[in-house]
Amino acid sequence: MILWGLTLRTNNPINKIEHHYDKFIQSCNTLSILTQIHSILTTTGIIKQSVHLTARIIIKYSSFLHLQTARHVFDSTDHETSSFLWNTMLRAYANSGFSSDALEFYSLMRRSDFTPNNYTFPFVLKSCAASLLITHGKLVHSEVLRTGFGSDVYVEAALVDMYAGCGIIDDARKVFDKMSKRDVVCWTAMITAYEQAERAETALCLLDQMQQEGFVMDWVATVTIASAVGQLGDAKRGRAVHGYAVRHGLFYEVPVVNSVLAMYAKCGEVEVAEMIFERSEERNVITWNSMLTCYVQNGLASEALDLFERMKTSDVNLNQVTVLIVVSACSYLGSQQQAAKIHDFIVQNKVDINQTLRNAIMDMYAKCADLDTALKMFKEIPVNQLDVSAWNTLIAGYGMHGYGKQALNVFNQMKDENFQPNHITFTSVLSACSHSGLVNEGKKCFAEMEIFSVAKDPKHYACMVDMYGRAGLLNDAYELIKDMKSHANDEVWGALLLACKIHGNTNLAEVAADNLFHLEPQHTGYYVLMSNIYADSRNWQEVGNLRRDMKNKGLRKPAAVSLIEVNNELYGFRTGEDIDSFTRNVYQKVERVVVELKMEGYVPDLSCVFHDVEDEDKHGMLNYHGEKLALAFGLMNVDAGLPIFINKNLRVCSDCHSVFKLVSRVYGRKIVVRDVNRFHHFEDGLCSCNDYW
DNA sequence: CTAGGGTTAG
Repeated sequence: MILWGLTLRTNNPINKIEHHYDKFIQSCNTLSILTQIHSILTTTGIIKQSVHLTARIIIKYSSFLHLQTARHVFDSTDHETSSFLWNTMLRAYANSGFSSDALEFYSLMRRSDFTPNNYTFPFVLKSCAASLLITHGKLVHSEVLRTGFGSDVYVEAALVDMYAGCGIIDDARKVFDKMSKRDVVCWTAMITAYEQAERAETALCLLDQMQQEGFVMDWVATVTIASAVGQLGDAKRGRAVHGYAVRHGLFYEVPVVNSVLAMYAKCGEVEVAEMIFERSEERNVITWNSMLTCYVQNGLASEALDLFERMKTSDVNLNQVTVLIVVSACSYLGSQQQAAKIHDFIVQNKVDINQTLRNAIMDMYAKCADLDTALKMFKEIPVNQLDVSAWNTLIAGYGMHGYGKQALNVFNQMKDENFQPNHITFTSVLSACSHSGLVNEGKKCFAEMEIFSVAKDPKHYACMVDMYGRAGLLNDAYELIKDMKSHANDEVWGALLLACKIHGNTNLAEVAADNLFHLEPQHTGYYVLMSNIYADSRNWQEVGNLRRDMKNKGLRKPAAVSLIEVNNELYGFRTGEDIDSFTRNVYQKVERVVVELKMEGYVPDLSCVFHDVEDEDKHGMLNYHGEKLALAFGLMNVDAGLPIFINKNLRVCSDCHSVFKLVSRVYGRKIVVRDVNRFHHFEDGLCSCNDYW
């Protein structure tokens, strides 16, 4: 082997050999080569003579996550004499994620004669932050002060980071404010702290101050700022950050490209993100993942799945995050065929399935109308891996399919097995109760939150309002909102508005809408809902006013899309789609179905057409609702005996709902419809939601 | 020729 050539020349002075080996170790990228180099260094005795190479070997082993070997190397040296090696070993633990080992090692250092120095503290502090051990961190902080390293920039920056990492941002700020000298790194650390705490505005203010003091953003700072702007979803500021990166020659650092891409994604600028992605010369997994996420966040799930196919044939290595994103894309899409394909991919490629991923997969099956597979997965979870979120996923799964009783059973079982329900558990349980009209049970659960000391957040209130609202208890719903005082947010008012729609209460609806337009002036859905309520009461004037209002604000009603999967192919239908050779048959089928249903007593519910038009036109518009087209297409193409599964991006209208019920009886078909909120299982003329949605 | 801030997902 090439390495032997070097060792033969042992008469070379040690520093020359040291230099050669140093290069070898640094460039070595497999564990087996490292092991070979290591054994050569040992047998030739070179390692004994070079502290520097020993350190290199330790760090390199740790980069392959072989901490035990690294430790073994450390133990076989005369480390007592070298604080450098102590620090190196500590660094090996701290920088490869073995933070508890790092802390243990640090206490060993303290018990030895070793005195910590300015190199030691950053590693220790990093490990404290990583293990969220704030008490430990504070102890180290006092040690820093006692040993006189309190004004070392490196140590101070690490302190800022430690407090921020433990979530105590005020203490981080205290350390930061006391610093006598600051550089870009500690400014960035402090800015990042605010960004991570979702205080993007504060982060940007601090950036201003940093620039006023004459510091220039480097690429790391740019990455953080891009994330902060992404949080705000402010496309204008986004473009400014992008421009800065380009002007300062930072746009070739892959992390900068990635964070700018993710930033545009969060600002809804899909085309810009796509352009950046396509033009980027260097891409890593994160670049791909960011683009996938961009599609998912902007409701383009099938584009995400297409990109995933492209990714498979590229040379990047997919990781667990990739799979997580793709699974969530499939959850949105509701495609059973894609779900099976992705799960298969995960198994084939031996992707590590941890709790998070498993729950995501269970959720995906539930949202693809395959609750059975989700249940099966739950049952197969090894006992030691069963956690609260798995229970939560199961409860939510039952809930969204309208099985409120089963959801409650699971909730009870979970408590029996001594799992502590958390805030997500209660959201799932309450929404399950709400979907099934289990008002009393829901009230009980709501009260139970205090027993488990789970704080009630607006989400829980929204479930309760929804539950009261659907059950027609509009006053109870309204009273509950009043109890919340200023904490009432758009979710709760939105739930009330929906309830007003179901029960035709225009007056209360106006109260809710007033609050909503104030809280979320850009949210299209609330305008549409309110205008539908006016349309229900035939108040065409107000409908017109709202339309105009929306137009002035540049808001457009999102297009209703219904998806149906036939023979492993996904078909989409929009309401009022243009007639072409493909859709003509489908339209004709709808007409025939409607004629047949009318003989069975179907009376079209014209209130579901929200335009002030002649009744004759209304019939046409009603029949051309996307979900009816999809249903007709399903009747024509899905084998009798198989259920028809339709996925809709908005709420189902009541006319379509009654048509679906009738079809399930007259044609003897099982139909499953997923809308934005829940599943409807139609069978024998009935729906699992008990007409309650 | 030891050290500090960084991108996706949850």
